Amino acid sequence: MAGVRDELEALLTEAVRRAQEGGVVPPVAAPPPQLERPQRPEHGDYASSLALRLARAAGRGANPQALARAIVDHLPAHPAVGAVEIAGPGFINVRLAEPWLASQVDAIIAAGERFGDQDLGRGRRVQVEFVSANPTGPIHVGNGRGAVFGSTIAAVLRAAGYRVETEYYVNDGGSQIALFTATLYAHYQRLCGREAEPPAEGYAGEYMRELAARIHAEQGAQLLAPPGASPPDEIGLRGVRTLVDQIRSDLAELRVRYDSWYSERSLYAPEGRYEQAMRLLHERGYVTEREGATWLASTQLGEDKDNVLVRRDGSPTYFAADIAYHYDKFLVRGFDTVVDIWGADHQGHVSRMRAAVDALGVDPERLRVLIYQLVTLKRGQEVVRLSKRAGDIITLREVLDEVGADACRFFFLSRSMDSQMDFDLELAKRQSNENPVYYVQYAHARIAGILRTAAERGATPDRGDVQLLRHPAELALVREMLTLPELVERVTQTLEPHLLPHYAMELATAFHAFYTECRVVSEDAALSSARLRLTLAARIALARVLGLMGMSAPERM
RNA sequence: GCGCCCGUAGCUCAGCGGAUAGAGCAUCGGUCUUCGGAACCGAGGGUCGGGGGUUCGAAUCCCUCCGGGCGCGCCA
Repeated sequence: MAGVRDELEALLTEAVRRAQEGGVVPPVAAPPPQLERPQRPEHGDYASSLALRLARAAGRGANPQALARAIVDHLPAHPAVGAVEIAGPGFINVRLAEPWLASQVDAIIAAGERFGDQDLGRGRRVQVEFVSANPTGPIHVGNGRGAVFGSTIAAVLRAAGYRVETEYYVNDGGSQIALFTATLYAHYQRLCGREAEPPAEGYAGEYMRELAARIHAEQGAQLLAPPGASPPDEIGLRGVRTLVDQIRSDLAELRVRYDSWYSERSLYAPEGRYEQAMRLLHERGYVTEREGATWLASTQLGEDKDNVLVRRDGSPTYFAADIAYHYDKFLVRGFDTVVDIWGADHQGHVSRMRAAVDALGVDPERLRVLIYQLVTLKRGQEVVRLSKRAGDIITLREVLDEVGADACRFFFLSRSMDSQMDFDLELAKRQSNENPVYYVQYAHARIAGILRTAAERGATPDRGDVQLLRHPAELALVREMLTLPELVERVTQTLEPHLLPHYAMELATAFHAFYTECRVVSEDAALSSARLRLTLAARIALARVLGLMGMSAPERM
């Protein structure tokens, strides 16, 4: 099912064309119809300021109201269109036809689980990479926010007809891993009875001691290197492997799963992506040598400064690795679009990464980097500090154990990425009407309850005539359901998943209002069947939004 | 100092250049002998941080100031 709005916009565009052919509208380039949903019901279901914008394009003397009249007069007929009015300075207000609205209930039931699907992607391939936190410790609430955004965006893009792959980039190389290995090895040596001091700037958490103990329990002292020798890679590898497993299971708890996990180390294989990417940059003339280091000449691409690719000591920077990684995404695996989701602390990395992609000869428009602002954890009024010091870390796992995946996802989703958010543990776990999470899920459970009751009483949605649905609350519910395809389209374009929880609330409200106004199962068998069909459709729509958000749709609560 | 983000109701937040700026919670007042009351209806509550500008029209775009967050590494 395509969205109604798209169809109406096409009608308006056609109307302008016809009116221009007829000479009643000046032959200027017509602005897009841009139908919006008016705040006030008397302005109809959809409104367009097309005539106002057209008047501006047509220049002085053009009368918006007259243009609106001309457009409306040339509007092709369509079963969805009820009344069309011209209002105010020249708005065109469209009211949907009630028989058509009612008929959409059957269309939604026919679409079933696929209701809301669009064909915007036309099979194009998109990669969504998110979280990708260093495997040097457990992931925290901030990472959880990225995980929820990423997995939800992936779900929406899938619904929009893209071939989506989700990926976690495992930073298992580089200087942070060296530091991690050194810290872990120090603990390990102590367990083996050797004196050792963890690096002063090393990883301080208690989990490091536990990791060392685990490795010691499994391997005894056999990983010990000669005194004074550098920490063995094996120690770091084992630590990383364990932490990646933990990260994987913590994220699974949040209902986040990945299609693939990509190792940074693998970039450095002989003749691997790193070498290939660097060679390409050389060939394209974007590499310079200076002060003993190798630089990407990003100033040639409009950046404020150049960036180091290879340090004076010969080791590649994180930036260089990331370039090789994106070389693989675009030039080897051939994704049409890549979405990277990073925390606000990576803001500075955005523009140089875009420049690097440009340097690789890839249109930077194909890289969409989303930055989300950081999370403040609260317990009621009290701010829970997220210091990196040991003991102060609140892990994602702890939050999940406390509030559950559904509430966690809903809370993270309801704020836009651009706003710093407070995550109130107390509010999130409160199972009451103060909590919007349950408001939405309750609507679904309530529907399931009604359908159970109906079955017990022998009422059935089969052969119900949806044209009996005439009550304002019934039609309001249908209107609300019909905006789901539009929502999928909008989130696909804007990549702003916070629109989903807001829509879910409105849909639930429309259902609760219908339930209060209209008795579903009654003595009137025909009406009961029709309303059961509406109820069934509402369940489909609610389950779909909940599904897109990665939330459960409970039969009972 | 420079860059990015934010500032909207008591609180947490929506608001796609358009019509009288919305929701949830909180507060106050109502609804229900029947399908799930974790519900429904209503009320109060706003200098959209301040000031300029563009526009027929600005919470939205531009400039500037104030306040807050995050960056500005041969860290990741």
